[in-house]
Amino acid sequence: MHEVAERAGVSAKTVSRVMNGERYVSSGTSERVHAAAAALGFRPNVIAREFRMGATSMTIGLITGDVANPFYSRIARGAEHALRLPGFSLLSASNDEDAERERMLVTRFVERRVSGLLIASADDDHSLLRNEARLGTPIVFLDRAPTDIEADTVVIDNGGGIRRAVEHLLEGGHRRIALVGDLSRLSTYHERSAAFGAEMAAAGVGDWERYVRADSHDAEAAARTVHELLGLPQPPTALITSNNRITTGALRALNGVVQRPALVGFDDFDLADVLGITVIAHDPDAMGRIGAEELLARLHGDTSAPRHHVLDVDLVVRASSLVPAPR
Amino acid sequence: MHEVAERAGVSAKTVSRVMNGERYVSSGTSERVHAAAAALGFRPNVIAREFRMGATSMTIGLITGDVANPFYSRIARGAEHALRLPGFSLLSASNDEDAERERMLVTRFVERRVSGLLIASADDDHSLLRNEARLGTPIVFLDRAPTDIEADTVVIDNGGGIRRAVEHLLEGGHRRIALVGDLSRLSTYHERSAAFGAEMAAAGVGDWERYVRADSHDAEAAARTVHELLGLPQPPTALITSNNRITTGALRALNGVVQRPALVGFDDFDLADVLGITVIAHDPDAMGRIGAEELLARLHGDTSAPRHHVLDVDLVVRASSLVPAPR
DNA sequence: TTGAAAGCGCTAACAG
DNA sequence: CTGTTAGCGCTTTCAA
Repeated sequence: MHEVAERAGVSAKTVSRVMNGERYVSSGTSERVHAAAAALGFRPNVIAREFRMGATSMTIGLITGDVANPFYSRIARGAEHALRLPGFSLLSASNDEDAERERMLVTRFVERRVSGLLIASADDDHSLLRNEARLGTPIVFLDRAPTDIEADTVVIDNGGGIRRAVEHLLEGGHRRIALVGDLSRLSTYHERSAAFGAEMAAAGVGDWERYVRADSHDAEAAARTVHELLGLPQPPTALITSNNRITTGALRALNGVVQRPALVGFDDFDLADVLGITVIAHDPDAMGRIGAEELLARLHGDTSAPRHHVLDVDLVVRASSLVPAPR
Repeated sequence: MHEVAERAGVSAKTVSRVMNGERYVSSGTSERVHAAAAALGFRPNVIAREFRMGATSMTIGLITGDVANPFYSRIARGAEHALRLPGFSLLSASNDEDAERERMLVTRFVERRVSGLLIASADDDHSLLRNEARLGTPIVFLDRAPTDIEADTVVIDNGGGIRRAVEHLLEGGHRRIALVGDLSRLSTYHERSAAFGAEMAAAGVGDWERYVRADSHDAEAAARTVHELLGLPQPPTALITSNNRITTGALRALNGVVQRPALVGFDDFDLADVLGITVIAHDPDAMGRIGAEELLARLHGDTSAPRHHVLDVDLVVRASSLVPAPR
């Protein structure tokens, strides 16, 4: 900047004014500065600027389970789009569903002075985040609502989705319905299995718990679980898979099976229409977008009580769930 | 930091030493500083540190077409994993295949002093990037090799993939083979259509060009293109779709069609096995990883000539391409 | 093993 | 409309 100032014959402050498009700069000066900057290949140093300006950088940290999981990558896209116009850049990282790693990432982002944090947390101890929130970093929890901290959240209507799916399968005459769940320590699992149990019990199915499985962390594990279920003396006649990877695993396990159980999957996915899979659909882009908007509101000084957004789900009925219950 | 120094009764420099784990600090001093830092909730200010240290930040910029496209999100994952241990954070953004937007993102990242840039460029004028490279920012081009700049590249063996697919289909007796291509201004399209034409001509198919289509930028457009091809008086008996979104669109278009053409898709995808789709498979994670490693090598001072990595492809034959050619 | 002083590039505050 | 001064939090250099 100093070199630019010298070449244009002005002060550093004037260069600063020109680069930031401030008013009260004569057009002649502005032109000379721009010419000098171009000639010298000058790039304003954002690090210096943010350092001088104070606490935060124009970045938002996004922490999810795995950037390559379509659920999370669509969240990232939604957030990116919402942050585009306001000029924020997105620092994104995967916690691999590991609490330790997540804390490392949170620390790293906070030390980097992100303006805010979007997080699909894999940790159930949020004392670190509580502290950062208290120190002023706005935090929005995505997908999983924490129980140990009052904060903004954006989650899916898990209960509603599962209820819709169970009702649909019950109407089809199914009673032996299995739930292939994700990690049992997550709030999403609790909400879903609770709704599942309530709905089944209300329908008079007492022994629903024997078809509930948890902790299929990836497609392979889910495939094994589905195999195990189908091998039962009284196998389930219907399956509810609780996320896109589990649905993928189930579809692999069911490939070639003659007596296929009915299937409803949580999360819509790219070729569900072609495969004819009934899904509990929702909008992950909206989760990222709303989370980002919430963050922006907080950055604009909104200090009202935490808001809890619940995204609607939609049961998209296709062939896979229209398999009639045997007998 | 000053407050920590005061509370611990030491100088700012000593706090700095402790926070960075430098040697020559007595254990007593170290403990007092740590205690003071913890009590005050002190977070080292990475912005100030990077500002003082000089030119760059511990971040790498990743620019792709769309974070939510599985091809790109797997690149992101590969890059993230490679950058994990060295301690870099990933700033990621989508250019939406728009050159203008891409330049804006490049400028933003450079001004933020990223240590390096990974880019799947949608621009064919790289004068901006050439300039940044000259000024010292290492840049690695992913997926698309630029023609107007000498730089490190990591691309897929596009020609080899297409050749393998065409050979396979020719062996199945197909002569009327269509290529449903992506954006015609991209190098990937040129490499693929060139290989396609060469292979077809070598097999004595003279009029191969009448089944070549380009610029299906999304699944919907691809579906329309496939419909158009199937409506031809002499429709193709086989299709090669040139990326995952195009394959998705083709599968939608083919859904319910009785006389289905053989199909080979570029890019493997999640349920290709269940759907029985033959694909030209490759490893997008490796692209991100190798690109990141290349960047790290440059940051470690490697100034040797640009390297051009070409990732192997693998033709995974499934049912979709085993449709015999009619007649 | 520790401290003092200086300065990275930028902008706020004030002066002209 | 433009310039001067000072200082953000940190680390480098030098001295103790």
